[in-house]
Amino acid sequence: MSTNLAASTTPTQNHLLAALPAADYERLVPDLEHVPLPLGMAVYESGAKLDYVYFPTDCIVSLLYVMKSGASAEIAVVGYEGLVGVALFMGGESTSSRAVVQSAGHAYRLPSKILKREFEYGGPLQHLLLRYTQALITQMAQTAVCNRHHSVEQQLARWLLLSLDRLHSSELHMTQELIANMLGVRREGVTEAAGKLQSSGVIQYNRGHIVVLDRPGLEQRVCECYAAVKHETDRLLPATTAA
Amino acid sequence: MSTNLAASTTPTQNHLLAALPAADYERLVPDLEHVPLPLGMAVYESGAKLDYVYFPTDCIVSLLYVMKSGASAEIAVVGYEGLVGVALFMGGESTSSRAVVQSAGHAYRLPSKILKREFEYGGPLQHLLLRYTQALITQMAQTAVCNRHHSVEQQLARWLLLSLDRLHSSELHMTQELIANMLGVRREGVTEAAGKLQSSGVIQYNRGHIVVLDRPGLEQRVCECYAAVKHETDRLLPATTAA
DNA sequence: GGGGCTCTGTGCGCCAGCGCACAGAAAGAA
DNA sequence: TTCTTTCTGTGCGCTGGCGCACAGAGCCCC
Repeated sequence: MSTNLAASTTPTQNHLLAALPAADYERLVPDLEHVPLPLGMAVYESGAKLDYVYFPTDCIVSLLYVMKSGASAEIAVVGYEGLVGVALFMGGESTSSRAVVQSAGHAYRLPSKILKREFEYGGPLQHLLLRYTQALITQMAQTAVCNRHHSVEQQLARWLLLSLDRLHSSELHMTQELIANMLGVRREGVTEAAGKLQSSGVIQYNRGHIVVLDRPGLEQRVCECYAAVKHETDRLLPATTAA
Repeated sequence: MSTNLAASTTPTQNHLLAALPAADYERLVPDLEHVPLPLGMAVYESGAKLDYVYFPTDCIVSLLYVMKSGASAEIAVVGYEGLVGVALFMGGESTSSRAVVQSAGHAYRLPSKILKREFEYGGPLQHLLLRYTQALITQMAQTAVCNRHHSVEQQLARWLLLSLDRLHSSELHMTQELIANMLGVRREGVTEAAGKLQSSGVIQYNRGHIVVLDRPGLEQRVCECYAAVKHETDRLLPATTAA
C-alpha cells in the first residue's frame, strides 16, 4: 500500500511475502531476485529438479499437465497470492506437471536451498506456505470436478475470473488457442463459448486481446467452482483477495 | 510381515505409521485407537472441523466432492499407504470435500491435537506427512486430467487398479451405482464399460461383487494416469507399494 | 502496399456420454 | 413361499464436444 516509487518492485507485491512477519521477511529479502517472466516461459518442466521457487507479483503461471498424446490440461493457476514450486518444501523436489507463464510479468525468485532452510525453521513462514498449499489443493480438486461436470462456457468463465483476479486490470492477452490448451478443449469450442460471452456483452475480444466489460455478468455465468475456490482461498489466506 | 496373531491389528499395517522412526512411533501409539470403518461412513463432512485423522489399514476411503446439484466426483482415494485428514496439518482444519468409506475395514485414528503437536516438532514425521500430501496432490492432478481426456472404460480401469492396490485381494465389493458416483458418470456408463471388461475376461462381477481375473489385462486397458500416479507415489513414499 | 503469418469464424459428420424408462434377475425379508 | 428391494441390462433420442477442413480477417514485416 505504500505509494513511493519503489513500490513498483517491492517483494511485498506478492501476498505471501507481504504476509510474513518482519523478521522472516528480512531474512529472505537478501536472496530474493526480481526476474521478468515472459509469456510462454516454462518456469519448470515436468519432473525437473527445482532450483528456485517463484513468488509472482504481476504475472500468472499455469500449472499444467501434458499427456503423452500432447493433450494438456491446466491443474491450477498461480498469481501474486502464491508461489510456484510447492513441491520443494513438500519434499518431492519435483512434480509431474509443468509450470508455464500464462500472462507475462515479474516474480521474485528464491534459491531452493534458502526456502528449504527457512521452511525447516517452522513457524509463520512454514504455516503460511502450507496454508497456501492447501488452497492450491482446493483449486486442483475443484478443477477435477469442473472438468467432469461443466460446460466449456462455464469453464471459460471460471478461467477468465481466476485470471482476472490475479491481474490488476480487466484485460488479458491470450489467444483462444492458448485458452483451449489450458482448459484441455478444442480451440473451436473456446471460439464458440467466447462468441456467446461477447454477444451477451460480457466480454469483448480481438486477436488475443480480451477485455472483460461486465464482471458481474461473468460471475453469473460461471459454475459454482469459481466461488468455491475463492471462498476457500480467502478463508485460508485472509490477507489475499485473489480467488 | 510378522506372522504372529497381533499382526492383524498392529498400527504398522498402515505404511505411514510403519515408516516412522521408532521414537516417533512410540510417542503416537498410546493415542492411536483402532476403529472399524463401515461402508459408506462419512469420515468427515465437507467443511467440518476434523477431530481425528485416520490411518487406514485395510479399508479404502474416497475423497469426493459433492456439488450443489448432487453430482459428485472422486478427487482421490486413500488406503493403507496414507492418511485421511491432511487439511489438519496443512493448517486449514477443514476441506471442502467429503471423505467416505468406499471399502469397509479398519483404521487407526489419532486425535487432531496430538497430530498437530507431533507435526509441529518437525523432523521425520512432518517430512513423511508432507511427502504423502504431495503424492495426494499428484493423484488429484491426475484425476483432473483423466476426467478431461479419458473414456469411462479407461477411468473404470484406473479406478479398479487404484482400489486393488489398496486391498489385499483381487475382489472388491462395490455396486456399479457407487462406482458411477465416484467417477462422476452415469451408472449405465459403468454397466457398459464393466460389461466390456467382463466379456474380455479381465474382470468378473455380480451384484456388487467384482473379481479381477486378469490384472495385466486391466493394466493394458488403463490410461497413462494410473502409471503416472503409481510412479510418483512410489518415488515419494519408497516403502509403499500402493499406487 | 503486397505477401505471409496468425488468429478467429463456420460448417460439416461423428460419437461418447447423458437422461429417461423399463425389464429381468438376484438377494433378502416376511 | 411370496413379496419387496436392490442391482444390472438394454433401448431409445438428444446434445455437447471432437476432428477436420477451409475461409476470411487483422497484423507484421519486408
